[in-house]
Amino acid sequence: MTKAADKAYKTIGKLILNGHFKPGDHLSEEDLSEASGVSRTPVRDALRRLENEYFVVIRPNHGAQVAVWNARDIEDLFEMRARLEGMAAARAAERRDASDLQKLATCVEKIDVVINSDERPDVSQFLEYNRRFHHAVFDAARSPRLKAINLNLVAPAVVARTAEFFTHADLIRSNAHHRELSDAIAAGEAQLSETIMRTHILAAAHSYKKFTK
Amino acid sequence: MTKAADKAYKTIGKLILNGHFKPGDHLSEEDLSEASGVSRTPVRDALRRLENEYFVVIRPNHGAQVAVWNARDIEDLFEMRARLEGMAAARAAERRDASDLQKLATCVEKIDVVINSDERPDVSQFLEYNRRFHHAVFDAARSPRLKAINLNLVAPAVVARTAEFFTHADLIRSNAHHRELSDAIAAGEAQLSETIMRTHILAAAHSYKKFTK
DNA sequence: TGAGAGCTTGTTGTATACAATTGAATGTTT
DNA sequence: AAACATTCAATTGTATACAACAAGCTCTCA
Repeated sequence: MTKAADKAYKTIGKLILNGHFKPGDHLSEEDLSEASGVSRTPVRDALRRLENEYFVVIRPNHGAQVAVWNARDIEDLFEMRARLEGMAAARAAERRDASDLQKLATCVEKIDVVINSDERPDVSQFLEYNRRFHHAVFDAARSPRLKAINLNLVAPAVVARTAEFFTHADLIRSNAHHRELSDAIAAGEAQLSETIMRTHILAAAHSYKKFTK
Repeated sequence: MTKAADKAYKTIGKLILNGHFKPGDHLSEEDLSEASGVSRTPVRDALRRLENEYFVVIRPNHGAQVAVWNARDIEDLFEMRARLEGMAAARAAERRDASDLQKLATCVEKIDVVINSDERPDVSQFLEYNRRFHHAVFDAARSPRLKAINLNLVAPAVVARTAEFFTHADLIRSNAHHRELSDAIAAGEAQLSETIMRTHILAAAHSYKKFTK
């Protein structure tokens, strides 16, 4: 996806994330075109991509609207992630090489620095290295399909914001999971790696639920 | 997706399935436009959709090419299906209503008729009722996200053709799984339902591997 | 008054023309 | 001859104009 379509994609994503468009809102192609400064063609491209990431829902001849998430949808989403990322962790333990292990270890270290640097750590930095860690697991799993499908699950707003609700203790626990997982993958322990990843995802789900209800 | 885009989608899908385009082949938008009798705009729409279903791969500024599947990709695909459809079966056991159970039972009966009608049963009919059965499980699971993601996994050619390699014994066993699963879902047994579904998918994977190597 | 046909308006879907990009072929320079 | 720059053709990406469609409104007629 190139310039214009990418621009539209980012603009629309921001407008949804910052609350300008709320769940259920109708998204007019012309409005989005004006807002992002490109024509309707790349806007339509961006909307299709957002549909795949479950940000929006498209009905033929009725356009797009911001996806509505209920508690059950979110719970299912975390469970799907737990299963697929668990599988990725198991595969990673079987297929990883030295360079993969290096990347995992680096992310763990970086997150440690971010967490310990301050009482209120920089969440955006945590999110960035957290993202890299999970990407590294998928890369080590050597399964393009698995990776592609999971990136779509991780993208949605609700999940992307999870870490903002993390307490300091949650952040520390989260990186403890990362370290455990990194070690298990290095040791080639597929089953263990899968279980740790499952714990990691479901713990995040727990934090999320605690905060939103 | 409406008229023209749908036409392009079906045309391209057929050209890939019947072998006119082989894995790795480049798909020119103009050629596809001519072949399907619509303009490039809906062709591009169709290609994006096919990308989500892992039929084709799109590189920015380089267009689309037919996806290449190696043995590992296919194995991973079956494992992903086993996990997600297993989850769907568990959810279905918890959330189904009488109408869901009715649909499941009907599919099982219909497949029985197809299998027992002849020594060489009509595979297309088997596939159709098999498809309906699996859809019914997803409907009973009440999770739009889970359903959407799995339909994309089931769509790819490699999987769609699995049943063509089934022996008569495989077909009988397959529907025995369906009946077991239908009963387990009716009984509200989530764990059991999940395990049966997992067995069902991995048995299909086994038949596929046996035939292709 | 109420139901329904037909217009009106706004939106999405499609076609086509044009711009931008890529990769290879060609030519130039050392 | 090899390496690099440049041009050129082919293809994709974007803009825009037009067609098709859906929903709401008005007007007509029972």
